[in-house]
Amino acid sequence: MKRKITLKQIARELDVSISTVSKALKNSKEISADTIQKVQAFAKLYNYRPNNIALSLKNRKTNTIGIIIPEIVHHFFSKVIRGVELVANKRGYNVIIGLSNESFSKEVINMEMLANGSIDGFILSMSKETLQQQDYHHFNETMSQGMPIVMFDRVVSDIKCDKVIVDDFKGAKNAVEKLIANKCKSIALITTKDYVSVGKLRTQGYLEALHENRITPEADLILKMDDTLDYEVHLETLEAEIEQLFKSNKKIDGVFAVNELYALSAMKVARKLGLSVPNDIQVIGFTDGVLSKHATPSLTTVSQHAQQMGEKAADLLIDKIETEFDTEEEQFQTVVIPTDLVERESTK
Amino acid sequence: MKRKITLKQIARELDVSISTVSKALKNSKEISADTIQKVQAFAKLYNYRPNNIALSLKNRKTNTIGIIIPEIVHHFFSKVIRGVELVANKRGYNVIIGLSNESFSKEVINMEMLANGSIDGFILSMSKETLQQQDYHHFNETMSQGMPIVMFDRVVSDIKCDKVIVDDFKGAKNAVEKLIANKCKSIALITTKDYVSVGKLRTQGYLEALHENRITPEADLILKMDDTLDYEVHLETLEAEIEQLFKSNKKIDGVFAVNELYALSAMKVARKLGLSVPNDIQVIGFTDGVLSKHATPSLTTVSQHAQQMGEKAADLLIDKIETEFDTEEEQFQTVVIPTDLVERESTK
DNA sequence: TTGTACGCGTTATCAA
DNA sequence: TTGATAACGCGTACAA
Repeated sequence: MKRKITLKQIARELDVSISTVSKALKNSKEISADTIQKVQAFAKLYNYRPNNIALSLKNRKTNTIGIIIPEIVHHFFSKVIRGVELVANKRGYNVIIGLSNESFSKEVINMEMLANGSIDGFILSMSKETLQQQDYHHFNETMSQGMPIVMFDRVVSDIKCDKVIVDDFKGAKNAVEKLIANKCKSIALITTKDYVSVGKLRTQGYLEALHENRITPEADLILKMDDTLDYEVHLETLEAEIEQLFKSNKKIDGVFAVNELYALSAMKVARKLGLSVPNDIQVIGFTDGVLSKHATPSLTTVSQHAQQMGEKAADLLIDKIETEFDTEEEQFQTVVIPTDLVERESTK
Repeated sequence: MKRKITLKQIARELDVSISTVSKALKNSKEISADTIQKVQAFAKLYNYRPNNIALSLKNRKTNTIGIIIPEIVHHFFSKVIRGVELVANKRGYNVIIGLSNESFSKEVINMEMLANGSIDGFILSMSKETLQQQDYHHFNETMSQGMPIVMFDRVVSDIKCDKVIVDDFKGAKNAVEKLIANKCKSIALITTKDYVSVGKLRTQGYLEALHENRITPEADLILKMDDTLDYEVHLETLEAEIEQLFKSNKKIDGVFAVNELYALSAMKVARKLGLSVPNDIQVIGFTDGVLSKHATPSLTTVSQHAQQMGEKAADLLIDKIETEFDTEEEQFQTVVIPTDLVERESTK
């Protein structure tokens, strides 16, 4: 086992100074062709590579970005990561991940851990708990220390930073308009409680679409799930509630769900009740993941372009990291990624 | 914007030396209670935290582990990551990810990038290309530099390191035995080409189960897909081939597929041909992901316990990192995670 | 053309 | 009880 070789060792072996080695490796014209040749040959032989940590310390720059997400076993978030990683690598950065597991305290701990020199900036999506508690001190503290943050998907306007979001409102509105255009007269909404910003916006999009088409929204047709529960429990409750919804509103002929799972559950319950999708009920979900694509019938969804969000977030962050800090007032931008309606078999 | 505060700044402010500050913060009994109190108050006020990079340089230890996987938008791999992250965080480590995107060269580049001081060890699953080319020099070089590696899932015996795998052979055998016990007489296999070790082992498990039950394997019933193709193309080809398989072998009453997608496609084609699952054909897949759970009918699968694999891999790696290096011969272990057959609606 | 000295932030050792 | 110094590995301004 040969330890990684350092400049110092090369210098000692070749009986020159460390700085000579350093310069020779950079083809500095201060150094004689002879020495350069000798040093480079030796370095190549021993496969010399500069130590990243030493460089980071010296340059006060790690070339690493941190990404904090609530959950990784989730098609949307893993696609975002892929996008981040793609751009980051292309631009010479590594990506370090932290999972908050939807917990406020884990989010804080993870951020503090990484903020102490490990990374140059954050890309993050807030945990549900943070959204509920509305405690954003850790974000503000991090930024006040000069560490840039780019938020995506789950954002709040209280925090001043770059953001990448999808147009949840418009995406939802388009989806519901599609159902209306497809002759749905009684459209149910399956959504989350309002503290998750995206759920709220999608709900508003639903309402707006109804409003513009002069359809009076009915409280009976709106199902707001509490998604802080344990997954399994949630799923069971969900199906029971949807069944209840369908049974007590037999006229329902369209469903808009704010995520994939809710949409799938709606289709499952419909099937159980002997209703055909899309003939009796048409269904549209949000978030274009694997489930939608491979469901039976395959699910029409609002695609969020998760990878593109990740790419954009990474570009924004790295731009900010690499931009010279003019003391002038900082400008933050919010990039809105357009959604697409991916039509499949669950709508006509 | 206040930059992160350092020992040096605290020392200057309080008019003491850097080392006094350092010791005071550690409650060293060399320092007077008075000074300790003063320093700690000041440090707390300015929220002092030691710089990780400086510590890494000093200790020649980063407390970070690197994970290299072929793809992150994949339920299995993201679950492994979750497991790794869970254990790593618990034991005081960060996780940095690298995606090979199934490419040999990206795998090499990513590893070199991280091996230069950024991390203390690797957890990785090989890219398909690496498996095909059988070029493992980057793994061996990394290890010869004293950087430990733990491989999971896609491994080869040529490389001497710790490994975490599932018993692909036995998992497959159990699955096929289940089909046989369920009275299937003609069981098809949908698998990948042999260079991916897991595909090969699962195929062997299938053959062994047949053998032990005195069923003669038929080449006609075995479909080997080339999974190096583009995803969309692959999917189309896959379904076409399965359809062909079913049409030319009407007696098929059971299918074992080496992954979720193949199994799902089999069910889809069966439905298209008017065959009922599980009444006409029973289907079992490998890899227990979201698709299996939410498919219609839900899919019986061999569960790999991906998260557990990640946890185990992380424990193995950190153990190795933290163990004092007795010069004695190194011992490597291969941990086999048992599989479970998760029975759902696609079998009787 | 080469070498010395310094600094990045920290800790450990030894001197005062 | 406190402080100076060296070291981790690197790059660079400056001196030789």
